[in-house]
Amino acid sequence: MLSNTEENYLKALLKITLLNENEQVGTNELAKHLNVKPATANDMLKKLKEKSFVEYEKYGKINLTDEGKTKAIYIVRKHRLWETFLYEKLDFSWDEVHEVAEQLEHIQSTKLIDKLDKYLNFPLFDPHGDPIPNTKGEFLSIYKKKLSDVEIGQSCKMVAVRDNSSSFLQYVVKLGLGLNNQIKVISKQDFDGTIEIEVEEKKSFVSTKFAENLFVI
Amino acid sequence: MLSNTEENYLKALLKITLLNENEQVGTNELAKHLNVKPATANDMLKKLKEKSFVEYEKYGKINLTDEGKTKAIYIVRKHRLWETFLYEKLDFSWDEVHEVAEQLEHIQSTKLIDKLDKYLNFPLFDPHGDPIPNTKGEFLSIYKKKLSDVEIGQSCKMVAVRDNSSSFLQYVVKLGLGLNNQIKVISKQDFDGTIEIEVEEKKSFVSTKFAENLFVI
DNA sequence: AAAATTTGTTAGTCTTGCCTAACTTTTATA
DNA sequence: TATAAAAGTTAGGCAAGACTAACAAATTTT
Ligand SMILES: [Mn+2]
Ligand SMILES: [Mn+2]
Ligand SMILES: [Mn+2]
Ligand SMILES: [Mn+2]
Repeated sequence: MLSNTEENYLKALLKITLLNENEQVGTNELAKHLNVKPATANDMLKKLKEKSFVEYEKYGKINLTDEGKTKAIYIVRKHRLWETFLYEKLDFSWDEVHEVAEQLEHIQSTKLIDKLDKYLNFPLFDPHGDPIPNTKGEFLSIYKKKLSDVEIGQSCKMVAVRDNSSSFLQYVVKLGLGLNNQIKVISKQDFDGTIEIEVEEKKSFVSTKFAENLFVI
Repeated sequence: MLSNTEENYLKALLKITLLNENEQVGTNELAKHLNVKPATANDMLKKLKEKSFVEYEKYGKINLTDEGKTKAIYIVRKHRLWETFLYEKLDFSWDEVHEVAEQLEHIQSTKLIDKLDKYLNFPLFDPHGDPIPNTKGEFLSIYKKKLSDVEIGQSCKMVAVRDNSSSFLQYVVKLGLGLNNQIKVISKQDFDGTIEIEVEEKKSFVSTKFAENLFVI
């Protein structure tokens, strides 16, 4: 049985791996994600290696083992199912669900998660557009194209958010944006890269940082 | 902010107090309830005293302070709301809910509990017939009359169970018993106190220990 | 009232998960 | 390629929550 802390390390490793694409995960980056010091992350890596959830040698590469990855995906499954529950059934807004799900994801009961999944009608995506792994750990592929990648004059559809923080999500709402919205890129400023977009007749300017956190197709 | 462990100690103190009626709570009894050694319970009592959740002096009486009691009741509220959710919405059986609720009761989010309460339509009792405290910490009084107190020839209604263990609850079901059932006491054996009862035309024999764990009115 | 038993307390130790400070290895830069 | 910077590691320490062993106080039994 894994502790909450161990689960959080595995989840962070998976997240960084998927986000970094090809890049290697480092002790410092892992520590930053978990709000701990590198020394602490290093201790835990040894422990997780000992339990064979990660592979790594001193000063070497860090990788989840198959077992570690399976555990991590299961935690993501629980997290996203709980987010969906909070959003769909309890009427939470999409910027409130993440924090509570961070706690709920550690509840240990396979039966609970299976029943929750069924109760929610086997959802494929959470309120942020992220795919929910099924019982086997399979999930639809993650989007890679960002709003910042869209050419001037082109239109796209918003399918997910990369940043899950309240501050970002509330800003998204304020701009009149939401999942499945059609977004047209009107122009980009040479000066600082600011992007002008149009959503449902309404035009706005957004920063490149903002545009890098919206996934589109 | 209280840790899960601290919350469990407060909850145990409340439970023992309510169960013992007038009796005083002791270190040993508290320890037994929490499956720890008396030395461990003693350490925690000092800590909870320091934080003014309990009153006590060395070798003296243990009592929850008002603050401690409020915290404890809130945990009970969360526990019973979750049990009700699992039973009503997720289709758990009444002998499965307790274990999972032991975990869920520690989730920290007032908003979550209020919304859950509303979602369940402000239930007054959990699946075991125990009263659910409201936001103010008020709850209907606990039943005191047990099946073992019922006279021969008298009838009563089962309103709650005292023991929440799977083994007990499954046995209750096996005997064809459930909340709100009418139970008639037919006879009691002089030899070992075994009680003969009748429920919906069906007669059965139950031990005194069993009868002490069924609350009736 | 003395002895025996039960109940409660203390001291010292362990593990987990975190920290700081100092050090080593790797990588980037001049 | 030598040096500086960044990344990673180790040693030692701390708090929480548990344990055992030894001891002290309170209660019960004789
Ligand atoms: Mn989330
Ligand atoms: Mn999400
Ligand atoms: Mn329960
Ligand atoms: Mn209950």
